[in-house]
Amino acid sequence: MGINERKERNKQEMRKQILSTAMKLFLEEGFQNVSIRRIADNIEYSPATIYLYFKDKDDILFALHNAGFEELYKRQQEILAIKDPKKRLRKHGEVYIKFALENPEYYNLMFIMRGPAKKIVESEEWNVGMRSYDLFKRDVEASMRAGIIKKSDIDVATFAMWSLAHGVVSLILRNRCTMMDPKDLPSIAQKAFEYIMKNIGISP
Amino acid sequence: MGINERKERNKQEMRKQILSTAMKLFLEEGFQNVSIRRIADNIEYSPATIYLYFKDKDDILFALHNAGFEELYKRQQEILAIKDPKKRLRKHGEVYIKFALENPEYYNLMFIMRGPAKKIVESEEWNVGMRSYDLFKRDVEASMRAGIIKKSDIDVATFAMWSLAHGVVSLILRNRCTMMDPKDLPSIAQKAFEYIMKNIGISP
Amino acid sequence: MGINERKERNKQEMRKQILSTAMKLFLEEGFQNVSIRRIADNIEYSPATIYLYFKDKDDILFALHNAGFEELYKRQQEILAIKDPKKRLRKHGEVYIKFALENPEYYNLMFIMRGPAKKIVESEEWNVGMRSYDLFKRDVEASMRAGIIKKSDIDVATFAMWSLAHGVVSLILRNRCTMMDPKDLPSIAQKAFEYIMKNIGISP
Amino acid sequence: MGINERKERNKQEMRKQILSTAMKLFLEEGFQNVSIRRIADNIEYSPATIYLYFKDKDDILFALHNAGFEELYKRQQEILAIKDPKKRLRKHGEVYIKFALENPEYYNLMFIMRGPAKKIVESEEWNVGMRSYDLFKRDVEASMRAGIIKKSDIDVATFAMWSLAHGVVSLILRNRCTMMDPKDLPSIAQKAFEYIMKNIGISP
DNA sequence: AATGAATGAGAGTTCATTCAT
DNA sequence: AATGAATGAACTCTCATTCAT
Repeated sequence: MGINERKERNKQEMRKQILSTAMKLFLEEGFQNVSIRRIADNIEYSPATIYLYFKDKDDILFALHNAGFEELYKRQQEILAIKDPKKRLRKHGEVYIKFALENPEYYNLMFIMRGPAKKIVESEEWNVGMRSYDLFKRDVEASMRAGIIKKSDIDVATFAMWSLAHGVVSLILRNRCTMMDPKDLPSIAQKAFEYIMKNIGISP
Repeated sequence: MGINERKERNKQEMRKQILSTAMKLFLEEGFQNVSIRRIADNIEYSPATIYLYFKDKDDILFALHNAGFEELYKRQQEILAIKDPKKRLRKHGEVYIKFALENPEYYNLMFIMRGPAKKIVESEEWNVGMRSYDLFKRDVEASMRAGIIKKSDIDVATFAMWSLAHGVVSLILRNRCTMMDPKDLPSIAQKAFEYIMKNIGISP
Repeated sequence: MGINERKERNKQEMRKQILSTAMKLFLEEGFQNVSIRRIADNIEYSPATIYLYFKDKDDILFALHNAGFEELYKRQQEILAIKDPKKRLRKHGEVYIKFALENPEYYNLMFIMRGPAKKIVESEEWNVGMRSYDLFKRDVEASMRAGIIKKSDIDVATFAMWSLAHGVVSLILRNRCTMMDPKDLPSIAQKAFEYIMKNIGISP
Repeated sequence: MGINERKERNKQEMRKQILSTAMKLFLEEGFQNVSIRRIADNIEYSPATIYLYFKDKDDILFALHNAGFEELYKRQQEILAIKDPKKRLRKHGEVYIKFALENPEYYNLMFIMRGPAKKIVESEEWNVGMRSYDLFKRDVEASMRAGIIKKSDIDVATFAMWSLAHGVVSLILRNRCTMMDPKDLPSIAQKAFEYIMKNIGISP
């Protein structure tokens, strides 16, 4: 038993090492330029070894995708401590935007990249994303019930606010904001979100 | 003269054929899987022939990119006929969202894809995108001056509304709305945009 | 007749233009990097046009090869004015080396490059090279008869001196003299030739 | 240990096989017509396999280049046994010429071909060529000090004799001696070298 | 006389993946 | 558990050349 446990632990550690290396390379060299070989070189194992821990390249992406959602969910936990519904909603946006700008490649995998969709829908693990979505949706609902934001279709309202946050960060991450000074972008992102929130009555 | 014209017309048709084939393949197989060879096979010419009409692969992307912005700008023209500032702003959103959902691969090239950045930023032709942005920004400014939306930094406000629309469509295009029924998506997209607009005072 | 003459003259001029452009490109970009297309672009004609004046690429090389030998032969003419057999021999070397260093691409074609051999041996036009060789050989023979250099097989002696000159320039042209300062090379070339000539009794 | 040794040996053998195949093809088809693919076809491996043993095409050329210099240096060793300076100098020529005529493609790579320059000059390994040059130069110097050949600039004298030998063999290798009977060429080469050596006082 | 259009052949290189050891 | 060796399939791009017009 002890032996098997140690083996399992080693296995998990190797998986983590592969994943973090892959992530590092994604960040450094852009997603398209990272090959299995490069990951292998980086951890000083052979490419074949990678396949002992992951079925194929997609499997790696999928795992990273999940790790990204874990991290986002973890960050969302601090929202739970906030009581005021207004503040809660605004904190959702702040956490989301911060997460995206600080983890651009996770964000890419989770919300921008084409590929994972298929694999994810097939598996039951999209749940991992749903947790975060539901958390937010429940707070939208609460705000509505409390009369803070106008009554309306909850899904529509939730989706609208998510879209706002996603739009802000994905335009930035994909360099479509050349009309603004790059160094101002994080601050502009938050301001743009705030601007809408304030205008729909979620004032600070 | 007639001969030259015909030749020129043929040349333009061939370019169009290449571009539309490229587009079709983008749609069917995703951007990364479209190679010069595949385009050539599809139009039943040799790969070398492609190079008679386009300098290289980037050149094809660049042409598609521009064609996309032409189309968007054309669609924006009908907004000019509207006098009421509120309606104008809402029409901006409607046109943008409709364009995106009806031309997902153009939209991908224009606002989601990584990379075109280099070629585009180098050339002065990013203007082609700026025309559309400026058109929108001017209307935001007008609404603000008219007291329809609260005074605030114009760039922030413009960016915020653009982000909203972009967020809505890009989440849909990238299949991140599995919590909703696919066939409702176009309507939900418009509703989500409307929801925010209404709440910030741009009522229908 | 006048018309045909003019046509013929035009044809010859076009050939010359093609050849000189080819040569210019050889010098600028190195032999291997010059394509028919590049030559055509440079004279602002289409690639197909080149083929109206030259059978194929080898034909161009062959013509340049001959032009090179014309130029060398022309330069050799000034040797004929010299009476003193010693001076004559030394002048041969001087003319040859100067020609090579001033026309590296001609020299390449004439004496270093692999290709032309076949085409040249087949045609009777290697004579064009033989004229120059014979001119030199006759002077070697004369020197031998005059007792200036030791009696010996004339072909061997001629070949030996030709080899010396060829060796000097071809090592320089092909950058194998990195142990010397590049700017000294022309002077070293002449000195090396002189050194041998002096030592075999052809003193200045 | 035994296993690793065997693997290492296999690896070296594969490298050798690739190199000798490349060399064979150079000889048969000329340098420009040898592609990675052709080499691969010839050894009945896939093109990709070549890249397991050599970084790129230049790397193959570079290895052959070095192998050539190794072989030349090895052959020069037998000169060291000779005491008489005159004989030594003449032996230098004999060894050099024999090496060239017996290994025309090595010689091509080492002393005629364009291009290797970049890779070679960059690396410190051009030394491999300098060893041979210095060996010869020291013997020229010795002869001069011994009064066997006239005092003069050592570099010039060394370069002159090297040029002579290089000229002799490169004219032959590049087929510029059509005025002579091909089967006499090796003997003529040695005679031409001898002819000069004798005349400058290095009599047999 | 000139060419636009086209192409087959081929270049060097990289990739994800497999499998015997 | 780890890997060295191997590969098929693909990639973008360039070339000399042909031929109907």
